[in-house]
Amino acid sequence: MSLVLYDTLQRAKRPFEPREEGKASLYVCGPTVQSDAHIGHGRAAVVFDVLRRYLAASGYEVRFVQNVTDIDDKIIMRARREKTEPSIIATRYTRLWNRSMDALNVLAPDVQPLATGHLIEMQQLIAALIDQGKAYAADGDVFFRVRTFEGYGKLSGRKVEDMQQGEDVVGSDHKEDPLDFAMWKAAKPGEPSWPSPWGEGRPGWHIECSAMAAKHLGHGFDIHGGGLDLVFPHHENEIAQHEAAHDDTFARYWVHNGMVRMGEEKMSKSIGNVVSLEEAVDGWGVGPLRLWYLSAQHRTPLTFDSERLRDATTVHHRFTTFLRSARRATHGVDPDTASVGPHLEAFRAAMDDDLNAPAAVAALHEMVTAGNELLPSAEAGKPEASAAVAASADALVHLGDEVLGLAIEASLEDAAGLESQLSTLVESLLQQRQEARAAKDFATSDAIRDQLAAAGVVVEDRPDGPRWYAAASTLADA
RNA sequence: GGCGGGGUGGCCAAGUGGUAAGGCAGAGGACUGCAAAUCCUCCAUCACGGGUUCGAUUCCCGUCCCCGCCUCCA
Repeated sequence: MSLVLYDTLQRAKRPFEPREEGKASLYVCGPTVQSDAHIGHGRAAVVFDVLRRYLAASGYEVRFVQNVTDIDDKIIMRARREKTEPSIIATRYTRLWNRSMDALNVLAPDVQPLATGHLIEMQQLIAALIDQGKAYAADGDVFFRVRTFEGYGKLSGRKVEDMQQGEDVVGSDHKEDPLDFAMWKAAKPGEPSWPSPWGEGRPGWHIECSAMAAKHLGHGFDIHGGGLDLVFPHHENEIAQHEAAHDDTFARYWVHNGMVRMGEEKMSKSIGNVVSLEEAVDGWGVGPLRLWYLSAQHRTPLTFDSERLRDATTVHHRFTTFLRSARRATHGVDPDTASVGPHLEAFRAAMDDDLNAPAAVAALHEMVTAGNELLPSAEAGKPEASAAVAASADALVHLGDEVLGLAIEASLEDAAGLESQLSTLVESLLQQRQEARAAKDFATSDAIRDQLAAAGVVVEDRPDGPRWYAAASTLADA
């Protein structure tokens, strides 16, 4: 069994067969750095981060490229509003983006190309298209001649004949055909511009991805990703530009993630119904947030709902709690890997099936339930149970953290730092509490437990004595 | 209008031509001084109407409803 991906281009699930044995190349459309990221961006980031991690875990050598669109109308507009330079805006939000990705536990791309760093590549591609008669310059703009590209519409499933209304007002007077789109835009006064054979100007949006993907991953790279809302026109145009110029395949698989919705409508900057990513990470924590993202298959819409985020928090807590207990109970125990085989298999089968994350998480749940069942025996020192529990803990970290990026172990480690600081104090309070309990002075013992709880320390009475740990909420405040 | 994706228990969400994973919530039970954590049990006939079939939630047709794209958008 191996990975099958739903390919938007062919409208079907297809076995993943990379261009080059053992290697996987991915290009995912990155942000236009004009404002801070919202949780819709976060979803896309997590979806492709998980794809990337899963490919790596499956043995592929992964090369992951994600661009940054650092020149664009909206950046210019924003700069104007703030009376500053577009590049200042772009730099600010690029940093913010990277910080958010980091906080989201999204692995950094191997290459993060900037549009403004690839003017030459873009101009070469445009020039090639003009040479072939597939593009034309008009008054400093350059347009792609859509009707010259036979495959136009193949990704989004549209027919050129059905697309008459696609005219955008700006620049349409120079177009031969309303369907044509701009690859190069003539400079307007006060806008950033670069020299080109067609005059001072700046690149259109679609051209950067065609040029940068081909440059950093080569022709016919494996997977092109992005949000479903980019299928048309952005990705359609990327394909047109590359394939018209080179007459070969641009990307082998097209993977798109579904939108995050706010109530019954899409979350989007233009609608203004956004929840910022930074806020979400701060408020819910990475693990729960990613668990929420992964609670729906990546192509279906996902509705923002704080109740569902709370569910995800509960789930994350369950995983964390199990890992904590399992680790305590199985220090130095040799894991019995075979015992978790069926769970690993279920997880893999789910992920192989077009990254079925909800089913994969379900496999984790089943593994944790089985582990919890064995926990008492493991705590009693039974070798078989211990080995199985140790294996479950390892698998949870491998699948949950390394593949899904749930930061289960990390939350334990964060807690450990705080716990070591609090240790002396808590231990002494617990000793008092034990004395009170021994004397059946439960009022005192409960008061101590409540105090500790108020300070973020959770106490559990076990047959072998009390245990305590720092609660996740304490960490968020710390 | 065109193209695409959906409607599964209180909520979220997988899935399959042969009577429906997992989670959250809820109920009951075990454990506990009480909790916490954990475990066990219970909790759906899959929008509606036809059709195909021995048998459909799963295939086909129709109806209703929702969403996305068709303009910037992850």
